[in-house]
Amino acid sequence: MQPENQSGGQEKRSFIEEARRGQIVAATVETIAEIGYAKSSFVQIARRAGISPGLITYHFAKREELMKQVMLTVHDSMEQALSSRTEGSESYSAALRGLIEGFVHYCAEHPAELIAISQIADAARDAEAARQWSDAQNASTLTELEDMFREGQEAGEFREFAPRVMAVSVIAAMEATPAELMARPDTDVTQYAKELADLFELAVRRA
Amino acid sequence: MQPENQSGGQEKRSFIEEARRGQIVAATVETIAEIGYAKSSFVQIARRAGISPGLITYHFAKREELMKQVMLTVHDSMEQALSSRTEGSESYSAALRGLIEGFVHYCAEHPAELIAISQIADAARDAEAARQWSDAQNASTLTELEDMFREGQEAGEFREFAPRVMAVSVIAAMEATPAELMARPDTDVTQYAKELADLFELAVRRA
Amino acid sequence: MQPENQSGGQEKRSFIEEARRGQIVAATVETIAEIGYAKSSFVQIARRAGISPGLITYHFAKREELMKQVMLTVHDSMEQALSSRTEGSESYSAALRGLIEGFVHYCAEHPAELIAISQIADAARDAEAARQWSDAQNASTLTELEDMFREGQEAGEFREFAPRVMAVSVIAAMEATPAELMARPDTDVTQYAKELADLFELAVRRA
Amino acid sequence: MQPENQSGGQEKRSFIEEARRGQIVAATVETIAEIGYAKSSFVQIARRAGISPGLITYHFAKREELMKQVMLTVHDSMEQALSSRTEGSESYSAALRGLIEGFVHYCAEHPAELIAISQIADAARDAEAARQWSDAQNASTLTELEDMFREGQEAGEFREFAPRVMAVSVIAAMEATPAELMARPDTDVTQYAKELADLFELAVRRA
DNA sequence: AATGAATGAGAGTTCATTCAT
DNA sequence: GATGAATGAACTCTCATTCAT
Repeated sequence: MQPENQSGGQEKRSFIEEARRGQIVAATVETIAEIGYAKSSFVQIARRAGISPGLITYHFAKREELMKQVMLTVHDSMEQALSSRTEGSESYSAALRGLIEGFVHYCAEHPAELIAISQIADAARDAEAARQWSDAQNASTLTELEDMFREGQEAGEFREFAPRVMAVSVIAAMEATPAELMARPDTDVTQYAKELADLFELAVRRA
Repeated sequence: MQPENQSGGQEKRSFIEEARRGQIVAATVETIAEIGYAKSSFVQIARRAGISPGLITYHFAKREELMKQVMLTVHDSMEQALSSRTEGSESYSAALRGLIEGFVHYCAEHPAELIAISQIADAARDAEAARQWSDAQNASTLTELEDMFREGQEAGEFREFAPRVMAVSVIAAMEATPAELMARPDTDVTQYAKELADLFELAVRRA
Repeated sequence: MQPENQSGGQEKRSFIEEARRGQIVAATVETIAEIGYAKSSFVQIARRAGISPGLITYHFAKREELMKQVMLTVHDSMEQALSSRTEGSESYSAALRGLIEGFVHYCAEHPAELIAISQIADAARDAEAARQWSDAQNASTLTELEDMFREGQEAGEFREFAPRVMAVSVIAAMEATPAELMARPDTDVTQYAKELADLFELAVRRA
Repeated sequence: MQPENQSGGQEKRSFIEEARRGQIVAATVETIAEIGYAKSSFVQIARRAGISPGLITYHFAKREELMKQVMLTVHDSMEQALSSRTEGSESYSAALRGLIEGFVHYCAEHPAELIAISQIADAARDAEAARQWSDAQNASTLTELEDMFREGQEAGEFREFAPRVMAVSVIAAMEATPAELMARPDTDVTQYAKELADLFELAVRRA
């Protein structure tokens, strides 16, 4: 009897089970960051977690389930880190800057996580279930940002522009950060964050 | 006597062989765009090309060879399309706009190609040989753009900013276009292109 | 967590795994002896072992690994059988006779093993890794025999002859035995052994 | 319409066809000697012959046919070379010495041929048709040698020994020569030939 | 709750052989 | 006679998943 999510909702999980799932997710992040998604077989992940491959399937009915959980976990962690930066901003501009700078710093602090979700997202373009979730996640982030831009325009703080295009571009630019930091490890992160925030501040502000 | 696989470089290929190679490359683009890189096995690609899987290996010694050829072909086609837009620009601003708008229009006209090379590039993170080529390609594009920004600054046309950060962001924003156009097929492409160009024009111009 | 495939050497193997490996090695010997090396695909070997082909790769990371293990196993078994015949010989002549007769009797008792390693050794002429091992094995046997001849000469027991030529010929004549016994199953093995030993005794003895 | 051997006998072959067959056989010998039997695909052989792979099948209905022809050709050439050495011998001893020394010198002069037929013979242990032929060839050589020994015994020139064992051993020792000469290219061939002949002279002569 | 041996489907690749030209 | 593009069967190897323990 597998303790898996069944259609209709999620039943409670025991403490030990939650712990195992967390351990497996962590090992997955580590493994993908180290050897890449394509080589990250269950055998490899299990080795890093110090467990047997069968146990992964025991806790995650399908490979997709595991990958989805990785993305969920990282996204949660990131959102938590970002909320402190964006909450209580005095202006839309300040919120945007908080978001961008927060994201960049999060990238610098959690490179493995970012690499992992980026590779999973790339690979998930085929796995239907994972893709749907990933797309939905993306869509909601996009929409939130779009709304923020619209509000900023209505508040007269931002110039007139297509909020959607801006949102897509901001997210794209942010998501390019991990790869850039990896390619150039000597990058001054704070400076990078400031430059990126400056860029979009100039792009949105009312002239 | 396999047509691929010879040391020393590329000797002449017969007309019929060139045609087959082209057909296979086209089928590969089509297949990846439709079902994703991970599912695009030789069987799938061959089916779409109406040939036997063995024929792909006959014309491309290794899978990597095929994928590299796909990237090369698409890059060539894109560069050709873009050069007409950027050449002869009166200002750095105009060149940037030309590049961005050209790219967006190319995306709209060749969505499958863009999706394919993006997925191949993502997947190539493991395959050493392919990765090196992909990285080099990317690096050269980045550097060119960076240089353009630096020149624009020296010419007094652009404000002071980190050329590298700007280059990374411009490319990221452009590369986000195909997915966006696919997700929202009703998008007004010309408008999208103009908005994106506006965005970066404001971001780089001397206030 | 595949049992093969770990860097650093050979860690402990479970009992069940050792058993399976032994079973697979035995099936390989049987298969090669029966249908020949070239036709001995994993499918054939697995059928004889009553397992699935995938299980072979599970226990032996590469085909070469399996073949190397077969050679190692047979060589060990043979050396054990021969050592009892050659140890404690009173003279070099007696040692030579012990070696030759021991080998011939071993051939008669383990025809399949001999055929198998001979075919593997022949086929390994291409596979670099296997070849090196096989060559080294061969070279050491040759050298040992050569040394024995030299010592026998220095002791005044053997006539003057080129030890190397003699060693090569003895080994060649011995290795021809399995095929001969297979071709003529009615051969009187003891007689064959004695004749072969006589042959080389006359060839080496001081007139 | 393939000009192939059909059951019932061999019809005449045109001059050009014979030439092609000879060229293909030569290229096969060359290829096997250079890259080994296992890697000697038709593509490789055809490349060396400067023809297309299809042409090989055109002249030799099956791969086996080609290999059989290679063995036949080399055996013929060898027999011709040896007959001059053995014919007209004054004694059985002299004939034996002539055979052995002739063989060794032939090995030194035609290394590629010897390597090729040795590898083909090894590999042919499975291919039924080739095996049968190879075995038959071997058997006839063996029997001839055996008969020679028996006659020598009847003539009172040789001691009493099992002619079959001696024949097997002589052939085995001779066939070990090419590998030894390849492994040690500096070997003095004439000396090697003399040593080998001495060895068997002592083994057969009446004490 | 956990193991790890075992399976089976599918991957890329090789190659003798066929056949339209 | 000759080509070389094309096929199809066979190969080794990978791996998520299953299941007896």
